[in-house]
Amino acid sequence: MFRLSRVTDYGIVILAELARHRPEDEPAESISGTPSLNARELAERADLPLPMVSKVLKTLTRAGVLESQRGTKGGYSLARDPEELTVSAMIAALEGPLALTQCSDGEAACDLEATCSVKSPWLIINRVVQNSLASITLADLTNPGFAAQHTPLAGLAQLQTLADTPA
Amino acid sequence: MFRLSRVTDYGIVILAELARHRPEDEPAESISGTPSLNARELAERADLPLPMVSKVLKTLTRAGVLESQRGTKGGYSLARDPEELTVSAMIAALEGPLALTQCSDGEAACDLEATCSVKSPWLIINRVVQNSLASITLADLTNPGFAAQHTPLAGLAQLQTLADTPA
DNA sequence: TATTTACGGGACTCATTTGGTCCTGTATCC
DNA sequence: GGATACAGGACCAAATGAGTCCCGTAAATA
Repeated sequence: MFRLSRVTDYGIVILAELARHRPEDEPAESISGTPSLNARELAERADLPLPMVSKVLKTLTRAGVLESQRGTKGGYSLARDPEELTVSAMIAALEGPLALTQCSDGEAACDLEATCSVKSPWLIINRVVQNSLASITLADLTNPGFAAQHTPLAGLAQLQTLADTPA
Repeated sequence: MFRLSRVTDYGIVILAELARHRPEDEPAESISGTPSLNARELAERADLPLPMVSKVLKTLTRAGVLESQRGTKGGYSLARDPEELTVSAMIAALEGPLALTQCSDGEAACDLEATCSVKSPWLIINRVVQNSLASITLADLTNPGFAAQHTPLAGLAQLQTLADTPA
């Protein structure tokens, strides 16, 4: 169906690792002071090559998803609570602001725009997908019970919600 | 965000063209006898290069989305009513049975499976997206009124939420 | 039946993207 | 000041994508 780049795939795994490392009962105010893991530790935990992990971590930090600390005791930590980080945001941070099709990314660069009759539908599709992914958070991904809540038909109910949502 | 291949993009345009060409009041029983368009005509209407259109048409035919007729009066026609063809099915026909990530396509080919802790969440995400796209049909894409129910700009705003938020 | 039209199924090329590594610089801690 | 670890690129090989072209076969028509 769709394909996410491998970098994104790694990114999710790494973020899940960071979320798991974060103690459940940690006070919310200590976000900036949360215990961090460095690139090497994360690479080991995720069993991924260090250079690649490092690259992904840099990307996530630049996007504001992670906070970094340099120096001897440096490392990375989540910039906010896992409950507040959506899958949509994670993917956007890792893949950049690409859209489903070229013509739906805001830039009117498509030279077929005049004759293209399916432009706005693509925008709709894009939004539907976007909203689906925005409804799942990092906390959900690391919650073993989450899968049980989702039946194959869950997406439809979600779509109904979307249709009712004013923009 | 995600990216669909260009072939898929073209495919949707072409399918929309075929749906539009189909008379609204055509009796349902005449599916096999619906007026068909050949590759050249479709290329002209969509303003796309003929070889590319031809390639896409072949793919769609092989997938069972289109029916083809050879010979002098040959061409392509929809294999079923636009109301019955979902966006999900169109994309699947054009892109093949790929999934969001390698590990979610059913094949247990991922050698990290043992240590990968986010496998099942990816399956959920995949399913949610899938269901979203399964709820939109080709008929919706060619229905001008459908777009009015959805606002074009919502997706982009959402996409930038994270990036704009200071960490 | 010969000819023309149009689909079927490929192979093939070229440009772009991706996955992955590596190197140099800078901040931090001890 | 030395060790550690992030920041930001450059760089390269492999894979993928977009697009074209060719030859074979089926159908209609004169």
